[in-house]
This record gives sequence, structure tokens and C-alpha cells, in this order.
Amino acid sequence: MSQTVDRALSILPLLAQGPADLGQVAERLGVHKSTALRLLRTLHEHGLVYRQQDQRYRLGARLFALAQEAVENLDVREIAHPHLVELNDRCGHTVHLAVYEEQEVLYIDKVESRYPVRMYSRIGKPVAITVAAVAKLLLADLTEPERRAIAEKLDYPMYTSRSTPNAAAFLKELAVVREQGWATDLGGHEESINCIGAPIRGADGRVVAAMSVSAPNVVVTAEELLTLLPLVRRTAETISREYSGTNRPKKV
Amino acid sequence: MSQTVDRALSILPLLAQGPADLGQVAERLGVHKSTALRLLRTLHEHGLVYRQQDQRYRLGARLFALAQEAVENLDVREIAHPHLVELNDRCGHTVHLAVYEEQEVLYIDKVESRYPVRMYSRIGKPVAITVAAVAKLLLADLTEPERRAIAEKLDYPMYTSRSTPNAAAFLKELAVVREQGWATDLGGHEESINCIGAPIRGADGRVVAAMSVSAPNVVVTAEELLTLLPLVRRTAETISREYSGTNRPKKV
DNA sequence: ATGGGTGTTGCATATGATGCAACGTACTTC
DNA sequence: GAAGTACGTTGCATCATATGCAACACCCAT
Repeated sequence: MSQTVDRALSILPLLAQGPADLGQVAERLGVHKSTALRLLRTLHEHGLVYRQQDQRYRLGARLFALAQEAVENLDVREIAHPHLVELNDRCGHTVHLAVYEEQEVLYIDKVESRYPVRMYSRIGKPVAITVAAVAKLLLADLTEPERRAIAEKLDYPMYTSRSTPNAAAFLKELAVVREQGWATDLGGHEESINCIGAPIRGADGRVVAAMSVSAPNVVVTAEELLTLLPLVRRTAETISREYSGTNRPKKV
Repeated sequence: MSQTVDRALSILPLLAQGPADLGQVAERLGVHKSTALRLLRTLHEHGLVYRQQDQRYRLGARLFALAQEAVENLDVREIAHPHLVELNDRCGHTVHLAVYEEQEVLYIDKVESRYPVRMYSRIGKPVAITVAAVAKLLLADLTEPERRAIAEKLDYPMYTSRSTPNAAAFLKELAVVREQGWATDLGGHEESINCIGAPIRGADGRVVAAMSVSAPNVVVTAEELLTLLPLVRRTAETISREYSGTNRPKKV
């Protein structure tokens, strides 16, 4: 809606791919060098870009600080955290918390496994949306047309032979998840890793977040992991209750 | 330099403090509601702000993703990481990596302690600049006028009785650190936590990053921690060599 | 010295951001 | 249940402000 701001903000994802000099930025924005310079200067003043010694620009420090503060301001996260820790204490595996936002699912909290074998994931990192248990839970709660629209738009990368292959399979899976109130990812993202997850609901019953427990085959089999399901669901329900109680959304 | 972009970007730190509605944003920016609306819409399109159910705006998901990509693009971090892990394997304590940027020191990597007692810190979080060992290392490398200028501008919060009390003490401490080539923080940030740190240098000898090992008193005393100093310094030197070798800055 | 590459500045132009006022809609209050 | 209030939203006329241009400054390489 605002051309100038729009151009300025377009610089950020561009620099996320790696440092670039003034000329490159101007070219990729399709504007004159002097224009790019002024935009970069403004971004610089706000600490969003940084000028390294070779004069090239890259993303700046304040970006981290902002992301940091942002994640700390999420109420669900604050309420859920102690429960996630407790769950991790009991079962020892990696515990994740994720939310859905603007067509993306992303981790907002994580408690590391006590076992030496850990999975790679990181807070803020977008989730493999077509296979992750938390993603299924979050998407399953959308309305039917929304689910359909998103399923159509997604890519279905075959991380493993058990990855969700296409939109039809995904929609079917979402229906199952919606019905049963929990979800799994059995080797769909990484061959040797299984997850089970449960939804966290607000006062109105809508899913506001999802949590999951992940463990590699070498530690526990999928069957053994599934025995934790009641525990995971209970934890999710506890968090849901607490969230609904203390933090009642103003609307709907 | 660009008023429109400047205003738009000012919204981000404002929202970092917590969600706000259109009126609040407009008021705090000192612009008309309609102007604020357009700016927010543009930020929204880029995923930097998110509109929650109660219509209020808060920081958005893409911010995490950007910060994520940004941190992954830092060469020092990439090179240092395996060495930090190895150091952690050997001593078991929390290991931090930090850089200095635009008057701020911030953690860009962290390997968690193996001991149950962990310290609170997070990647992207600005460091307690007047007391942290890594901050002393990074600031000590600046030129004398730079150090003086920054020391004057800082606040000196007394986290504990052993925190750096004022600019004079800080400058003196920086001189010591500069001289000896390593730094400590003995209970200056949290009464029961000690740190020792060493600098990582580029090919030109300038300090590009700093690393530290932190441990609470209940695990090891300050004296015991200090016995790790040679190991920490060796690790820092190994990283420095590797960084200088593979990644020669184009200029200076 | 000379030339190409890059970043930077001042300036005239008109694009595009701004505030205004009016409208829509939801939630409150009497 | 009607009137009132608060908030977000839209179209529009005005002029502030972002833009591209051209000239300049600088660094490195030849």
C-alpha cells in the first residue's frame, strides 16, 4: 500500500540470502542507486541492516532483538513453557510448541531432549508444513475452504517415502486429525524420527497452538512413543484450560 | 532519511513492547490514523506485523524467519560452532559466542550446559554490556576514543555488588582486558555465575567475536573455572586461525 | 597518469504519502 | 431497543517528499 515502505521492506528478504552491495540492491529493487541508498540508510538507522567492512550490507542486529522480544510477548508461550518443561522431565524427549500464522507454521518454543541424539530444529524456523504433527493439528482446525485453499497451494516435498505426497492425501490426513484430536508424524520428515502431538485450544475451542513430542527410532520405537499419547494430550489440555482461564480473547 | 520508511520502522520497536491497536500506533507515531493504517498494512504484507483476533497488531512471523536466516549467514558463527561444541563436550559448561554491532553486544550462538542448572540467555538477546566477559573483550578492541565515547554513554546498572559501577571503572577494566587478552565476569551479572572469555580475531588482528564459558558457583568455584582459561584461549585461537585462513576480509 | 567501478550529494519534478471528513460497523449504555 | 461511542476504513484534494538525473568524490587497477 505504501510504495516507499514496500520497497524498503523488500530489501530485507533480499539481504537474508546473503550480503549485497548498493548496486545489487538497487538493481534487484528496480530503482536508482540513490534511491536504494536512502532506503538502506533508513533501515540502517533502525538497526535492521548493518554495513560490514567491505561496505556490503547485511541484516542487522536489531532484527534479532525484535524477534526475541516478539517471541517473549506471546501469551501462549509463556503459559505453556513450564508445562513443556515438566513433560520433558517426565519423558526426556524433545518437546515443541508451534503456532500457525499467515500460511506458515512455526516453532515458538522448544525443550531439548535429554538424550544425546537431538533433532535439528530451531525456534522461529518454519515447520515442514505438510508432514509435521503440529502443522497437521493447526491446519486441521481451519475451515474446510481454508484447508482446501492452503492444501492446493502447498508443495509436497518427499522428505522420505512416508511424507505426505499430495493435496488429496493431506486433506484426508487433516480430516483424520480433526476427528481424533491428536496427530502423528511417523518418519515423514526424517526417516528415523517420530512425533506425536496434541492441540492447545482457547476459550472458544479454536486451536491456538500445538505441541509435540519427538524422538528418534534409536531411542524409542514408534509404538513406545505412542504410549505417551495420553500424557501429551493431558498436558495440552492443562495448558488449554490455563490459557482459556487467564487470557480470555476480547472477541469471538 | 526517508520519512515514510522511518515512520513505518518506528512501529516495530513499539510493537515489540506488546500488541497495540491502530489508534495507539497512530498516536505514538504522531500521525493520522489513516496514515498509520497504510503503514501497518504494508508491514503486514511483508509479514513483519500480524493482526491478532482482537484486531490489535503485534510483531509477525517473518521477523523470526529473517533473524534466523541472518544468524545463519554469519561466517564466524559457522566456523566457530563445532569448536564451541567440542569445548562444551570437554568442560560441560555453557558456551557463548557474541559479536559487537552498532553499540550493542549480542549473543549469536550458545551451547547449553550439561548440568541441570542453566543460565538464562538467548541467541539474539543483547548482552549486559558493562559486565559480561564477552562484552569487555569486544569493546576492549575498539580505539581509545571509541571506548571512551561508549563508556560515557552507557548506564551502569548494579546487577550485583560486583557489577562495574561507572565509566571510569569500566575503562580501567577494558584496559586490563586489552592487555591480558582475556576477560572474566565474576558474579557481576548474577551473583552466583562466573564467566571466562577469550577473543576471536580476524586476519588483521581485529577482534571479530568473543566467546565465553559460564558456570554457576554451585557447580564449580571461580578458581576452578579459571583453570579452564588455557583451554578457552586455545579454542579461541583455533577459531581465529580458521577464520583468518578461509575468510579473508576484502578490505583493511 | 588514466580509466572503470562504486558510493555520495544537490536539485527540479511529479509521484505518491498525508490529513481530512464522511461512512460503516460493532459494542455499550440508558 | 434505540441512541451513543469507539474504532477501523475509504475517497479525495493538497502539497510534502521520494525519485531519477547528472555531476562529483573516491578507491583500485592497469
